[in-house]
Amino acid sequence: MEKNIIKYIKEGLETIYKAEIYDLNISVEKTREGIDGDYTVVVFPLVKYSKKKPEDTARDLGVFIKQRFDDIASYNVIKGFLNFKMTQEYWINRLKKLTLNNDRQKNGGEQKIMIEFSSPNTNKPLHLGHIRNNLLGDSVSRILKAAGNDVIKVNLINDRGIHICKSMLAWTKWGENSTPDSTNQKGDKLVGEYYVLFDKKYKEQIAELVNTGMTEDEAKEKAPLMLETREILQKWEAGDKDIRSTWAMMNSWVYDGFEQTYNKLGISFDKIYYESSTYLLGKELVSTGLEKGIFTKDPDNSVWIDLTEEGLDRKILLRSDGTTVYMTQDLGTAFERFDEFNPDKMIYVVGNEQDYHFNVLKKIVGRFDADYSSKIEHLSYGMVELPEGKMKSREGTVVDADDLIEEMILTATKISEESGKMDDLSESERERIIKMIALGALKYYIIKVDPKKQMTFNPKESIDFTGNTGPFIQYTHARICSILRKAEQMNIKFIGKISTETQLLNCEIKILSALTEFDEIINESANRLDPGIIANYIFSLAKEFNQFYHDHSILKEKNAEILQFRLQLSHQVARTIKNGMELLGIEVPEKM
RNA sequence: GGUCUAGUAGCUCAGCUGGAUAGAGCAACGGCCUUCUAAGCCGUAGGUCUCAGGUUCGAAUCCUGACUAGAUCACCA
Repeated sequence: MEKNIIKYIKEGLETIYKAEIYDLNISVEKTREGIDGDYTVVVFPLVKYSKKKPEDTARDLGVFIKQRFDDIASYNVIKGFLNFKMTQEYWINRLKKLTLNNDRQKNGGEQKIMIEFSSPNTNKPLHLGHIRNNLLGDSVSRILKAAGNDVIKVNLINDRGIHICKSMLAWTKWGENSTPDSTNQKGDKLVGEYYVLFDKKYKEQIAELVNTGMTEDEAKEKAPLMLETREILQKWEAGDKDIRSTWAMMNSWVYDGFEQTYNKLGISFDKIYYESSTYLLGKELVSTGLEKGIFTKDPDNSVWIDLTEEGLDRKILLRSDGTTVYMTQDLGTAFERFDEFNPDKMIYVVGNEQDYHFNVLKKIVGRFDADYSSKIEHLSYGMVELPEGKMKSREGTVVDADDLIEEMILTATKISEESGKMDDLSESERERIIKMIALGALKYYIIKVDPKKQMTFNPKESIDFTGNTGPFIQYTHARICSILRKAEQMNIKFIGKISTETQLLNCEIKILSALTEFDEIINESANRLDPGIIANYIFSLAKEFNQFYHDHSILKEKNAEILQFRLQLSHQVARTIKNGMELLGIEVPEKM
C-alpha cells in the first residue's frame, strides 16, 4: 500500500513539477484519529521539489494520484497533510487476501542467526531476572524466525569457575551427603543453599581475621575457605577424580531443577554449551594470541590485552596461576560457535550490567577476526527491580522463578473460580487453561516493556488480569472463538464471498487496517529485537476489536454479506492474536 | 572521576529513523449485564514530555550542556 502511494508521489513530482528526485523522503502514515482518511502523506519535505506552498503541493499531488490510483476513494488536504481515503472495495480485497494468504510472506533477508540466552549459573536457582532473560531470548528467537531467519537457540551453562567450587566445598563440608531426593528439594535449590551457606561462613571467617588486625582485602584472600576453594579450582582444572565426580553429581541435580523450570516456562534450546567444555579452547586462543602479539604476559605469568587505545582498559585473560577467567571462556565459546555453525549473526541476550564485558569481547574477537567481530551483537536488557528497589539475596527479596509461577497459578485459579466461567469444563481442561492464563499474565507483563529499559516488577500489578495484560488479550481471543463456534452451530459457513458493495463501518476498517500491518510489525520487531512492539500491537488490536464487539452484534446481523464480513474479520483477528501471542511465547485459550 | 543507559499523568508503560490536538493500562470518580463470554465497554479527572539552550516551516523525538537515577570501569561471573 505504502509503496504504491510512494511510487505515485514520486511520479507526480516528476510529472507535475518536472522535478529531479535526489532524496526521496516520503513518509506515509496511518491517518490520525479524528481526521477523515486512511493514509496520510506529509508533504512538507516535498516542497523543495514543487517549489510551491505545502497546501498547493498537496492538492496537485492529490489530483494526480486520485486520477491514477483506483483504490483511492477520495482525498483531502489539511495544511501540509494529504489524506487519502481508500475504497470499500480496497478494504474488502485486503480481507480476502488475509483469508487466502495463510502463510505470511517472508522478509527475504534470511540469515542464520545464533542466539544465546538464559546462561544460568549452576549456583543460583532461576529468579525474576532470569525470567526476563529467558522470555526475551525465547520471544526474540520466535520473532526472528517468523521474519524468515534460520534461528539456532543456544544456552551456555556456567558450570565451572571459582564460584562453583564454593558450593561444592560447602556441600562437602556441611552437606552430610544430602541429595535432592533425601531432602525432597529441587536440585538447583539445594545447591543454591550451599552457595549461600558458603558465603555466610566465609564472611564469618573474614570478620574473625579482621578482628585479629588484618585488613579486609587481606582477610578475603587469606580466609581458609577461600584458600580451600582455590585449591579445589586448581584440582578441578587438573582433572582431579574426586572433585570432578562431586562436581558432576551436583551439576546433574541443578540441571534437573533448571529443566523443570524451563518446562514450566515453555522454553527450549537447540543446543546447550557447557563452559567446562569450552574454556580450554579459550586457553588455546590465549596461546595463539600471545604468539601473534595480540596479548602480553606480565612477569607474574598473567596474560593481558591492552585496549587503552580503543578507550577501554587492560583486561586480564589468564590468571597468574594459569586458570581462566570469564572472558577466556567466552572467547573460546564464541570461536567454537563460529567454526561449527558459521552464523551470520550471533546475538547474546545478557543483562546491561555486562555491556562492558561484551564491548571488550567484541574488540578481542576483532583482533583475531574482524568478520566474526562484526557479527556479534549484545541484546542488552535492563535490570528488573521491585517497587522497593533492587532484589537483594541478602535481604531475601529475590523473587524465585518457581515461586512466582506457582503464585500466578494460584491467583488465576482463584479468579476463574470466582467468575465461574469454566465450571462446566473438565478438571484437566480447566487446569490447562488456568496455566495458560497465569503464564500469559506473567509473560506479557514482562515482555511488553522495551528490553533496554530497566523495569519495575510490581507483584500486585503483575497478577492483574484486566487492562493491558495477557489475560485481556486471551479473553478477547476466547470470545471470538466462542462466536465462531456458535456460527458453526448455526450452520453459517464463513468462507462465503463478500460483495465489494458491502458498506463497511469505520471501526471495521480500522480493525482491518490494523490486521494488514501485522507482517510489517513482525519485521520491525525483528529488526529492533524488541518483542514489546508486538505486545503493544496485539493489545491495541484486541482493544479495537472489543469496542467493535461491544457496539455491534455479529451473529445477529440480518444482512448476510455483512454477517459474512464480520465473521471473517473476527476470524482474522483471532488468528492474528494467536499468531502474535505465539511470538511472545504465550498460548491463547479458546474458552476462558 | 571516565564510559554507557534512562528520565513522558499519582503508579507502570507506549510514542523517539522530526509532523496535525502527547497516548494506553492501573489507581480515583460516574455510567452499561432479561442482548454473540462484564477478565468487557463508555465517560470524568489527571501533563511545563526533568531543566536550559540550539538546529528546523515544525522538537517528547535530533544536537549541546546541566540535574537526577541505574549500570560498569576486579587475578568475580
